[in-house]
Amino acid sequence: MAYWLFKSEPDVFSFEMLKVKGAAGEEWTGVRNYQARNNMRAMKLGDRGFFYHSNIGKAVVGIVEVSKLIHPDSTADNPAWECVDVRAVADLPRHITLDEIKTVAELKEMVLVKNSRLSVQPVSAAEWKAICKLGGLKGSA
DNA sequence: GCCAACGTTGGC
DNA sequence: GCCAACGTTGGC
Repeated sequence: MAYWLFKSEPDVFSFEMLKVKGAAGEEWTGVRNYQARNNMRAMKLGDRGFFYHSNIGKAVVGIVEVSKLIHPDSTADNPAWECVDVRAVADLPRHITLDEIKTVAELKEMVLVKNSRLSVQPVSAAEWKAICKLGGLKGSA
């Protein structure tokens, strides 16, 4: 299983809003960047991801799961733009802020730190485990 | 609100 | 195909 990180401004679309959608999940619309889209193309059903709040909070706040494979983004007029669906799986009992991530040796190479502008990013298994542990989740959610 | 980093666009 | 100009993102 692969791990990912989805970034969103919480005043536009927050983890709380995704939780309201329940098991059905929601389209991850609005990605207009090829690298981010290609990451979504590589996703498999059941892959896990972190939900990161940018700008406000600047923290990993929850765990999501890919609930639908890549398909056309219903909000795009250009068919080149595609997205997956995700659903909320769990809250992080303790939110892990960008500030904290920067202080942890094994997280300093995260794409989140190296290329903060990429909105859908890969996360390594080691990074996944480290953040789950710091966030107070048993195992890897 | 500023600015650095990055991606995209368009002229050549 | 290069590169300057521009727009956007996101941390600070």
